[in-house]
Amino acid sequence: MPIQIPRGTRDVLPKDIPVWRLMEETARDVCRLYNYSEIRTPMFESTDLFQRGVGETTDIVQKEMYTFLDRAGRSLTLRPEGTAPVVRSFIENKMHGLPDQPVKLFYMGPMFRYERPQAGRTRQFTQFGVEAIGSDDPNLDAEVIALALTFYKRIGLKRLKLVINSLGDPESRKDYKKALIAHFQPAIHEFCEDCQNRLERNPLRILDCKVDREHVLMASAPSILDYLNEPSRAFFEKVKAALDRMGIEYEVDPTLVRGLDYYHHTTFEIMGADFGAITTLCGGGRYGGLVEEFGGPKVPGIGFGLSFERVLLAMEAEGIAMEESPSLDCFVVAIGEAAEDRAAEILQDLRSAGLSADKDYMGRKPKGQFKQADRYGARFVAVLGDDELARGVINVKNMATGNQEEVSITQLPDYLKTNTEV
RNA sequence: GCGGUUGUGGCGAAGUGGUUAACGCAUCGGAUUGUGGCUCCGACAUGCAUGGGUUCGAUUCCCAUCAACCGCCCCA
Repeated sequence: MPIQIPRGTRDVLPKDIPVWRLMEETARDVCRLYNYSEIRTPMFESTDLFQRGVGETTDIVQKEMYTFLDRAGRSLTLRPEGTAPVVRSFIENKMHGLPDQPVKLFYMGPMFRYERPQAGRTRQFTQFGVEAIGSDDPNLDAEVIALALTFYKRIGLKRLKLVINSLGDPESRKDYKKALIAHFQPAIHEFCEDCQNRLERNPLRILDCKVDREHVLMASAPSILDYLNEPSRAFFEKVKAALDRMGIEYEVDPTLVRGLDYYHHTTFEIMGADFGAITTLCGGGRYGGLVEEFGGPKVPGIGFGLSFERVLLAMEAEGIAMEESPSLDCFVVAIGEAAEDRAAEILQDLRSAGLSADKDYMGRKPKGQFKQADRYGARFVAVLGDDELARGVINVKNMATGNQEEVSITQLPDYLKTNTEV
């Protein structure tokens, strides 16, 4: 059995690189517009960081982490998400002391979760995310959401839906949890097994259940929005007002509960066009005690994470393709051994002059070399045989027009440069 | 972690318990001593995911493993 790529991972092959570059460049560019700076944190961190940061009861920590011991017996984990590492770095580098507040950061890179691969879900995936730490201004929530949407729009996606909700502050959330338990408790045996387990652990998740969607208690369940205390309610109103002012459409979904423990107040999700069971393109929200949890000052943050793999799926679903024209300035066709050697020399000269150039290395016949040149999208083919060699010239063919012209070998770079400029 | 489908050349895709494993695309060569995108001809799997088992004989039947795809859970 030959060695295979690990389960749930993918190679990004040369033909796919252009789209990846597009996504990376678009992300960087949008972040520049919104004044977010790039940060790069390690691919692995102390296991503790995620256990405490993401939350012990979350699925990520309970069953999805790539955890291993290093040679000194330290427990390390391949990062499953970007927020905790960024917060760790924020504290460790004392960014709360920087003059520029809030600290606006973005990151891009691989994340790892041990899951069963599926459409839109792999074990290694690539996230682009943003974290704005140090401010509880609701306009910042709107800015972060706008940034994500701008990214997608620039990529060309049109069928997007923004869903927002508020989980309120810890006090509101606690009250709501109590109310939910009281609501479902009497009839919990009528619900699916999962929901029975969720009752105590995370009753908010019951609202999300697809199995029991039709149960009468679902429709009559209390809404988080009715349990927000005054400050929480006011904050949510301000976020919505900010989105309204920006002309951003959204839907309020009181059942939008995100999977990570650190969220409070604003949570949001951006969904894309249908491309299978998974339609969430981006998830994010505001977090409270996270910085404090790791020994930092009591400052809030807001951010999101989105996956490039899902952008790719959404692009496909919307029929967005990248037209790509790989082109080579010049392909040198050499006929005969002496010409082969000379051709290699000519390539060096062309490349030194800033022209992309290549030749055949497979011993192809002239016809085969032309076919290769055509596949490469060569704009010019320069033919060198014994005859040309003897006279110090080379036959240059314009592949688009079919015109041919004899040029002295020494003048080839100049000739091509003037003719490839357009 | 659970369920369903699948696994034949670089790609797509037929096929059969019995020995030359269709075909299409791509590639290479030839028709056209040194000229691409069209056409015609030819070449190209000691091998049918891997490992076992049944059998006189298996790519074809059975089991296991691995992987892919789809879905559940959950998420990006």
